[in-house]
Amino acid sequence: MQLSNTSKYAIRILSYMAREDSEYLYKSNELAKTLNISYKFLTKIMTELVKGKFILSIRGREGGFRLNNPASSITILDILKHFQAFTDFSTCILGNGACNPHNKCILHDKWASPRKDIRNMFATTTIDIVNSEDFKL
Amino acid sequence: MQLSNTSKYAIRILSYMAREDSEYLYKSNELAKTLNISYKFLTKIMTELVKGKFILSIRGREGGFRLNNPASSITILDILKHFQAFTDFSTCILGNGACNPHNKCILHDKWASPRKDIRNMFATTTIDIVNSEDFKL
DNA sequence: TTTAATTACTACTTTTTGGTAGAATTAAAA
DNA sequence: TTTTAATTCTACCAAAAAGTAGTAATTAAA
Repeated sequence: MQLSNTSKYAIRILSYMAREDSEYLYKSNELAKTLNISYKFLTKIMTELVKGKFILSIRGREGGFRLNNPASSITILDILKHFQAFTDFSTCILGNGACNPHNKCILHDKWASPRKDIRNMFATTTIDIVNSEDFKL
Repeated sequence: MQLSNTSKYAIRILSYMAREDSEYLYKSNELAKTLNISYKFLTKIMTELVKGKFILSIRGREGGFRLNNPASSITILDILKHFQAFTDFSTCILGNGACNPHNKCILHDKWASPRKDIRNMFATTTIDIVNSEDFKL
């Protein structure tokens, strides 16, 4: 009942990158230090974020990364989906084949409402939330 | 954002065992077949369930397993906790150290309410739910 | 007392996730 | 044109989770 490290890091990285204006180029080195993520693992995730079109990269000296879209348009759900961290709606929480109202696992009905709420929360929270209040990195 | 296979199996096994009256002894063989879980993996989980006092075992010929307590007293949360599938309340969803109102991750406030609802759902759902309606195994 | 049916134990293999190492590539600056 | 600071790629290593194999221990029935 928790997110993978990769998803967690991705959320923290992207929301941190929502702080500066869109011109600023974040370096892997800076990100790794301030977010306290191993440099090597971070660069792996950065590459994945580039492939997922969340960020764009400028290679070479003076290069770096910046968001590819306005922070207010990137939801937590977008990120989780990319890292397959939020299973789609046909798969139920007990994961015993697809659930439907006529053939449901014992938690099917109980899980429906919380699931909807979580999804909704993830879908309406964007990474620029960092600019509205004080958060730890 | 999902449960481990082991937790899922444990929930399915225990709720299946809530069907028959308390005298009946379930054999690993029967459980593995009806629940479609590999026999070897199932017996591993059964051993764990015995250690966790969820079930008791009768060894030897004509042996088997039965619930150790009334099905109506065993909650899904009990099971998840035993398999460490529900992290405790001090750890936040981004898992970046302990969160508190003065030092919180960006999802701290957003996650609070859904988390409470899920926990509540797990805490109030007992494995005898299978006896109130038709569910798949 | 032997046999068959059952759980329990120990150890291994496989798969997934998390993480690391090192070299290749790029492009600005010197 | 060389150096330097950055991303990218390929490959590996480690830890945890999932799953398998074989055998020992137990007990009732034959």
